[in-house]
Amino acid sequence: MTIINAGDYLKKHGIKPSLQRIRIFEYLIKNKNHPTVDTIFRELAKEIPTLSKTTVYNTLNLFMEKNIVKVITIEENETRYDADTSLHGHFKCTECSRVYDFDLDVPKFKEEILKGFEIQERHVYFKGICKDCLLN
Amino acid sequence: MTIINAGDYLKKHGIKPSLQRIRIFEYLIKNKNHPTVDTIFRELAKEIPTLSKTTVYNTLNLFMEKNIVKVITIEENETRYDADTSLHGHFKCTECSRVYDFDLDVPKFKEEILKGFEIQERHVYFKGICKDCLLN
DNA sequence: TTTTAAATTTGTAATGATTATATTTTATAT
DNA sequence: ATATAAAATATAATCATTACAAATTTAAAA
Repeated sequence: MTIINAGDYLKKHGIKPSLQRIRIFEYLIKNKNHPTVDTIFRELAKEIPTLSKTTVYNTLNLFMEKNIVKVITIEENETRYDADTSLHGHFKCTECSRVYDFDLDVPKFKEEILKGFEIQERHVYFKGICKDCLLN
Repeated sequence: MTIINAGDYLKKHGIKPSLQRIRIFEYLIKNKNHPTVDTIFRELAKEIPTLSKTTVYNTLNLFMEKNIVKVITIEENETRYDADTSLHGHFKCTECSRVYDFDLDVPKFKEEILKGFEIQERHVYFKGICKDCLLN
């Protein structure tokens, strides 16, 4: 995903590009580490001292309505966000708790059982120990 | 999964089969509807009036440690439990909020990117509208 | 440019699921 | 029967998220 200008991208999706919204969206596309609300808040509060956590929540919920971000629910009570809305899998390392992306082939599911169902979202995530942690 | 006797099954997995534990496990294998803690609690409280929600939590956490149930995290803040520990996918209907099972082929993932990673769990879930809800 | 209205952000309080802790009950062993 | 350990329970604490109201900013109109 190559987004030249976050503001334009937001506008294109019907979102008024306020400073907070631009910064939050930029944070998501620059840091592909699938951050939690708390991480986003702590990082951005450094440059926007008046930032409120409620704003981060509101903004992410707005982004989700407009379909420019997706939620990643791997762990209960640890909601993460992803600005890459294309279909891909996530691998969460239980050691370092990093979340990695990996490719997926859409038709590689056995979906005959779901004939007649309207599939709107596909989510795949694995858990285990990443290469890095295995080597150390 | 054909479990003749819940008590024996628990014992076999190193869990002392108390009344509460047996009932909770039986509930999971009889009702393959992937219930939430609240559902389990409300249903079983009918036959075990002294049942505490804490016990349901404790028991499910114990079951998870012993690997006889799995968590299904589709929605944040709606943790569901499944006594079928084999690999399969889940489809959650956003209309009726039912959760359906569907088969999955293990090797049908493109996992080359995860070479050198130790994969311990694989989760797949879809969201959309089920056949039933589409027809009505 | 001033005024007014609407949208956005913010702070605080409320909610709800889960966990922590202490007490009570039940089971087990001596 | 008594002592000890395990399990269940009730209550309080925690934490992420949402609700709500007030303050601020932005946009629009006069």
